[in-house]
Amino acid sequence: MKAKIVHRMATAPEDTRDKLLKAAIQVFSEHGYERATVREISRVAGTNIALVKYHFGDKLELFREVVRYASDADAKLAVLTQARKENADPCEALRQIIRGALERLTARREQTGLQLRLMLKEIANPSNAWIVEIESALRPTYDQFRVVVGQILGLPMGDTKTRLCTHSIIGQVAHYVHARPILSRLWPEMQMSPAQIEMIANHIADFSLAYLQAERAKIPARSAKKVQKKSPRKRT
Amino acid sequence: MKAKIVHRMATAPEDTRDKLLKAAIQVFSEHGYERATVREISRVAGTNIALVKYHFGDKLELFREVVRYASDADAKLAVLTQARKENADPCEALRQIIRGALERLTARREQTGLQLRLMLKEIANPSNAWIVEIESALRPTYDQFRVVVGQILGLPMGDTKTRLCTHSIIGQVAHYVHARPILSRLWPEMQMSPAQIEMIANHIADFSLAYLQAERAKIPARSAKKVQKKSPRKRT
DNA sequence: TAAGACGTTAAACGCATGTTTAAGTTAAGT
DNA sequence: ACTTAACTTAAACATGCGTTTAACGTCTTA
Repeated sequence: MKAKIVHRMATAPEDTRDKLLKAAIQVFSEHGYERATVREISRVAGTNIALVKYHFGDKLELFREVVRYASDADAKLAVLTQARKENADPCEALRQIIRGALERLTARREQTGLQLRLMLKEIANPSNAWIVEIESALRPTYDQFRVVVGQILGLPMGDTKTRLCTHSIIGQVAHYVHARPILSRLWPEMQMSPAQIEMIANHIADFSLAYLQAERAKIPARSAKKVQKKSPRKRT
Repeated sequence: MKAKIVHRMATAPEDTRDKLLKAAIQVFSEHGYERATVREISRVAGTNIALVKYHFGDKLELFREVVRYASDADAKLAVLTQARKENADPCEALRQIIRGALERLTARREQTGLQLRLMLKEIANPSNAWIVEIESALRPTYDQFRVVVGQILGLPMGDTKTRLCTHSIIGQVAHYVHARPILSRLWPEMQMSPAQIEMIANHIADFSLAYLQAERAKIPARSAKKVQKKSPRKRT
């Protein structure tokens, strides 16, 4: 009837779903699941609110889809594998992984790292509803990281010490992301500039490698042999 | 008119404020500021909802009061000072501090540690509204902790390396609290039992001391002089 | 062209939240 | 006894949320 409503069908139908998905990644990673609202997601996507229900059912399904979508085309695993391929020395690979993760996690406006930031945000505020999706999205990265740490230690990835060290490293990196706001108050000189990010990354690498390499040296059978991954036979 | 409403004035007037405060500590530290509701706080306290407004003004002022109240009568600083007094060796003090913090932070039903848990929960989800209170509540612990780390390193508490190492340790401890739910899925054997808590604490101490002691040894001028605070000299 | 599926829209619904109100009860002061 | 202030109560209010509705436009198909 009234022609004042302008409809634009110029975009393909599937575009709306994608726009919502990308907007959801941004909003979810910025505010977390609870604080994020479907209204803001719709606003960022430039679509109607009801389309969340139409395309995804409800907010929770949209979030689940975001987690799957994010972990699919993600660079998380790529960073890890790339770092491992580029560096024969697992210590250097570790250093590169730490720097890459820290850069992505602290990058504000970048699309890169949104997925990791999203995970980190939700890890602290878990819910039984989506913890399964979070786990399956995190699992590959966690396992690959354990392999790298295990290589340095000369221990299998399932070893308790390997896991403890892995979490020690993850915890250090995550801390600078979690505590960033209060950190800038307790330590005003720390502005998280690119140069400072690199300094932090190198510190975390040095800090961690001090223990890792010392422990490797303690294991006589592996100290000079099984550091590398590509050697034919693995353990003890 | 109708006498079916039973009023109990048995409790002193100030008791209600205290009950609300204690209930608020519990609820806030369990769910965080946003998820916590004044209805649940009132229910836990056994008081009326409107009393939050009467005694504190609104939810935010109640939270601010909780942070101040928690940091006042808190054992956070006591643990630090006690650990430092009991141990002439700052390395042992560090180990004790780590274990104490981890035990408090993971204790579920204890009143002890609620304050620290509250801080940790809010650090990840900051807001300009209460970041000032959080900072002043955290500052003493942060500074004292830096002193201990600085003693081990043989560096002043303001040194960049001291700060980086302090955050490396804090990050490791905080990680096991933040990531606890997803951790139990990625590492099912980790149930956070008291024995495992102690194992983790010792690992974090060993992991951190490997770097701290190696760095102390690198500083020639202080490696044999300024390590200790009380005893005149200390070993490399 | 007619019909139906698909996509979109504005508006409203139901609910939980923080907040406020107006009345009520108790204790102390005079 | 009367007044006043402090404290408490049940109920309502205003808001923002996720969700739903009913109508409408657009495209495909027969």
